[in-house]
Parts: sequence; C-alpha cells; structure tokens
Amino acid sequence: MGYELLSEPIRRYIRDKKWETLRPIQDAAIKRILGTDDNYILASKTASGKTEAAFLPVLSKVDFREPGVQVLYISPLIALINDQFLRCEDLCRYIDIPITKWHGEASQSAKQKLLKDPAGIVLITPESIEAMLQHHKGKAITLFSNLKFIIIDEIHAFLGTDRGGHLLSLLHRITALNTSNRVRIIGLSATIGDKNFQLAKRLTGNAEITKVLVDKTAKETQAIFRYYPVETEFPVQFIEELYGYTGDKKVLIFPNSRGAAEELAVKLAEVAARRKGHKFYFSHHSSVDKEIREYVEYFAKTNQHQNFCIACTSTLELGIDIGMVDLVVQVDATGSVASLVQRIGRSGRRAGQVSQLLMYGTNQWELLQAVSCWLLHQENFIEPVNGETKPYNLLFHQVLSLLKETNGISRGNLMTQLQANTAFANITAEDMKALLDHMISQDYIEDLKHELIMGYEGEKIANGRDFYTLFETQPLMEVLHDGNVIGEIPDSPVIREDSNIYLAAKIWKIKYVDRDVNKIIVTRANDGKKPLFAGGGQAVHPEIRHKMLALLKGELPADILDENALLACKDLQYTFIEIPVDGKAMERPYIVKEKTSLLYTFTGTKINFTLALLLEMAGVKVELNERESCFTLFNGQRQYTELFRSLLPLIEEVPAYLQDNRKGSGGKFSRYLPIDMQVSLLLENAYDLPGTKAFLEQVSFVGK
DNA sequence: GACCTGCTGCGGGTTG
Repeated sequence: MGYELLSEPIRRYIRDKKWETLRPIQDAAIKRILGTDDNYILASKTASGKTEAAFLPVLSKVDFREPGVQVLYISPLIALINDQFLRCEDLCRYIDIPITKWHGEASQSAKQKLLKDPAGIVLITPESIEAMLQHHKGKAITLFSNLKFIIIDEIHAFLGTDRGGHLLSLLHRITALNTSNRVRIIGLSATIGDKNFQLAKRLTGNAEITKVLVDKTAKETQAIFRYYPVETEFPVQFIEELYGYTGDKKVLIFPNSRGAAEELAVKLAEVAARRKGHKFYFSHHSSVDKEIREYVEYFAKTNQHQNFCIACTSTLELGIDIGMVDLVVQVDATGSVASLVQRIGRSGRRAGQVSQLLMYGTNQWELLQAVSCWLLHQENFIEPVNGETKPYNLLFHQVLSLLKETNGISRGNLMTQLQANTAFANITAEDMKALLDHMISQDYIEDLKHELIMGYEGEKIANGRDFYTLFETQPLMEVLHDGNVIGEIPDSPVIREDSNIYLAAKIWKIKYVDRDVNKIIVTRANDGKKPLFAGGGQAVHPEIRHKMLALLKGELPADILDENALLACKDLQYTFIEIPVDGKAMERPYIVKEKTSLLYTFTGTKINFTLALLLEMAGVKVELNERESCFTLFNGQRQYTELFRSLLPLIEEVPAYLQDNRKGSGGKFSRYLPIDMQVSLLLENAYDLPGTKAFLEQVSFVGK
C-alpha cells in the first residue's frame, strides 16, 4: 500500500482527515514517485484527488530543512493558485513548512518574507517566473537554485499553445539554476487524451524519463439533449422552460458567449423573481470584475444548502473548486470534446455522485455537433493537438527576455542557451541565426561585437507592461457604477451614452463614455441590450465533423434525445436522405439549388479555411458557412470532385501566396519577424496543409 | 455567432 510509504506527518494528516482509503491515482502516484526518480504525468478525471496524488508523496520525500524553495507549483490561473493555497496550507501545517503565493496579485510582504528566508513551497504562474527572470535573476537564484520538484497543474491547458512553449522555455531556464541536482517534474491533468501523452511528456523537458499514470475510470454522466430553436434573443418560453429545470438546483449554465451568459442570467433572475424563487443568479466571465467573480466563486463554494445559478463561459471550466453543482447546462455545442469533458466534470464531484448534463441545441446544426461531441466523449476521444510547431513568436520573445535578464550576452553564449532549450528543438540553428540577424538589422538587438544588448526598438517592446505574456489581448474599457468597478468590456458600437447594456447579471444605462481613459460610467436600469463582444471562433476538429456525417447517415442515439431533439435531428437527416454517402470512404454530399450548389465537406475548421484559400487562389467564388461545414458555389458546373482534385497542385504555392496576402494573425510578435517566419506561423495557426492534402486526395462528392 | 489566460518598478503621497 502506498500509505505505508508516506512519512509519518503525512500519514497523520490522512488519519485526521478520516480518509478510509487512498484513491487509485493517489496510491499509484505515491508508489512511483517515492520508488523511482522519474518524472510523471498524472491523468485522472476531475475530483479524483490529483493534487494530493502529487503533493502527498512529494512532501514525504523532500527534506525541507535544506536551504531554498524545495517545491514549485505552477498553475495557468491565479484563481487556481489561491484555491490550492488554501488546500495546501492545511497540509503544510502538518509538516511545518512555509507556503507562499507568488503572482501579480499576491502580497508583496509575503514575497519579501520569502526572499529573506527562502524555503518550503511556492505557488506561481509562468508569467511571474518570466517577470522574475527579466528583472531579478538574483531573486530566482536565491529562491530556486535548490529545487527538488516542480508540479504543473492543468497541464492540458498548456499543450499545443504558445503559452505551453513559453512554460517549457521557463522550465529550462529555472532548472538550469540547479547545478547540483536534477529537478523532477510532475504534471497533472483531467483531459489530456491518449494522443497527447507524448506531447505532455515533452512539456516536462525530458520525455525519455517521464512516465504517464492514467486512471481511466470514466465519470458516470446522465445526459439529456433538448432542442429549442432560438433566432437572436432567448424567447420568454425558453427561459421559462429552462427555469423549470434549474430553479430548484445548484446550476452552472454554459452558453458559448459572454453576451448570452449575461442575457440568461438577467432573464432567469426575472422569471425567478416572478415565481418567488431564489435570488442567487450570477454571471461569470472575463468581463465581469475580478472581485465580483471571486465573490460568486466563494458563494458557490461555501453554500451547502442554498441553490444558485451561474451563467458562465470557460472561466469556470478549469480546476477551480466551486463546490457542489447538481446540474450542468450546456447551450449549443462546445467547440471541442475536451471542453465538454471539463464542463461535465463541474457537477457530481462527490464520490458516488453522477454528473448531470442538460444539453440545449438552439439550432439543428448545433444540436448535431453537440450530440457528436457527446458520442466522441463516450468513445474516450480527446482532440490531439499539434506538437510539431516552430515557435518563432516565442523565440523572438525569449531572445529579448534573455537580453533583459543578462544585460548583455555574447552571441555564442546566447546561441548555446537557445539550442539547449527544448522549447526550440524544432527550430534549426540556421533559423536562429537568421532571426538574430533580422533582429539586429531592425534594431531590436544592438550588436556591440563582443556582446549583444537590447536595441532601441527592442526596448520599446520589452518595456511594455504586457511583455510577460505570449498571448495577445484587446484593449478594454472599465465599467464603473458609484465608483465601483463592475467589469471590463471591449469597445463596440453599443458603447455610447444613453444606451443600455447587461453586465454582471444586471442591466445598466450608460451615462458617460470617456475613450481617452477608457472608462464607462453607468447607472442601474430595467431594460437593455447584451454587450457586444468581438472575437475569433474555436477551430472544430475534423473528427467531430466526421461524427456529424455518420449521425446524419446512421442511427441516432434516441436514448439521450428528447422528442423535439430527435425530430430536429431527423429533419436534418431528411436533407441528405436521397444522397448515398459513405463518410468512411471520404464521400461528401452536395445539393444543387436553383442558382447555387451546396458542398458539405464535413471536415475541420482549419481544413475548411485552407480549402477556402485554395479556391480563392484558383479564382473560384465561394462562400463558406463554417458551422455547417458548407461551401456555396455560384457557377453551374457539377464536376465537384474534379474541381477539388485540381486544387492539389496549388497547395505547394500557398506559402508564396500568403507572403503577398497575409490575413489574420500569426501570434503576438509575428509582425516583428522575417516574412517567411510570419508565413510559417500563419500556416500553423490558421491553416492545415497536410490535412487538406489528404482530404483533397481522397474526397469525392456525391449528389443528386 | 463566437473563450480564456497574466503583469514590474519606482517615486511620492497618506496613515498609524
């Protein structure tokens, strides 16, 4: 038993907590972490005790009498750090070691105290590590040069993203400070997916000695799918129906936008007031002020008996423990299966409890996509993410960061550091040299011959307040009521004096807009419009679209669909009923209308975007409806398979075409890079050339 | 019709 291997103070903790047994992932992790020197990825469903699975053996093993911080916990969210701090604080009392939060909103005095006497456990964000290295390498050496373990929470949130590459680079820089020992790394996640294990291993910086421990026990979930067509605003009847399902429960509702979350929170609260129901209706998303969000989280976590309803976006998708939730409502399809899994995991967190999911489709295609995500989840599918990327954005950023950290470094030394960093394993030395030459020519770097220092243009970028992150953000306007911040929303045409908006589950009238200081002054109102938000969509994986086609041409899961939902799906099936399509043989349906033809590709967003680009290059006028994965063609010709096959040779010309026709963003620092690197980033972020090639080689269109 | 994430240093003021 793993229990026997733990140190006595940790065993006492378990006894005092009155835990009868250890969870499977905890028992396995204790044996392996204490019995070997390997790195581990712990993959197990939400609320299965992963945090303890890592901390119990680590705290048993580490000798905290040694100088310096011994354990570093890295989280993608400040909210998660604050949450885990409370849990770990309790545990740390048993072994009498200090634990310190280190992020942008953490106490300065606590940080100063730690610097005077570095020890114990530190909870930190990647960006705070970045800031520390840039400004005070000395602090990083004082704190982290005798580390034994790094624990990375919610590791899936980093996979396949620029931020994940950033974390990998920072891990390299931090562990390099440890000259006397190797730092062991443990990653935690509920939704990695089998196909991403290799990538997760690489995120530890040393895939060869990293093992994956998986508990595949699935979470039991009861799901019911309903259909309610909605045009622009949620009708009263829909709200009444939704109230009927949610009014007497603890509920999270996930519509797919901030605006819809506000609309649902306001309208459900109105119905609740009429029916004398509870008053605890909230909205929770990135535009709601942080203090209000924290209050909502606290309310949900601490109320054992009071029902509540939170309409939210993906802000409540990751690991923050918001306590008991009876029901998760998802309005329209999630963009990914991974996201669906995380959201389902928010309910039924107690042992033996079943998760409850109520799924609403407000449109036939959304319903079909939602059902497909659910069925793929039943098959244990999670979207694989692309790990074979060339992170030029990150390279540009880290070069400037290293110049800032060192205040000047020889070109040879800089190259050595970059080449040793596994974050840049896919970038050749020639590419690195080319980027450095480019950066010197554009004055991002100044070449003093014996060493490189920050250039004039580099200073302008690196001195900005948002140089610590790899992700881009849009400017926001602060919404104020009686001097209190309600939230921050992006500027839009709705933001003008005397118009009304929804925010933080309340309706406001805009009294005054000051675009010089980005402030909006509001008063309470009784009627209003949703705030408008701009933003890009999530890319849907091809596998989801394949499943949608299979559903249209196959049997519908009648056991989870209510009457209307079944009818809505059947209605969509009738659209394609006369077309004999074999989805597995890459046959795709087309429908001829009077002046146009509809070609349904049933493939992922990136392939659709690439197809649209190729058709544009070929001079074929089309319109793409991404939700339906459907191209509208305007000419009369019917040789669709031949038309698409003829696009194949154009794939090779895409990079050259993009050089002159760059659309969209290749990432935060893309515009400072040489053009060929910008194109490379664009191809990775927005398009899928290999996937499109395979699609074009196999596809054949079948119609009537 | 569309998500989310994070953040230093320094100088000058007030408060206990």
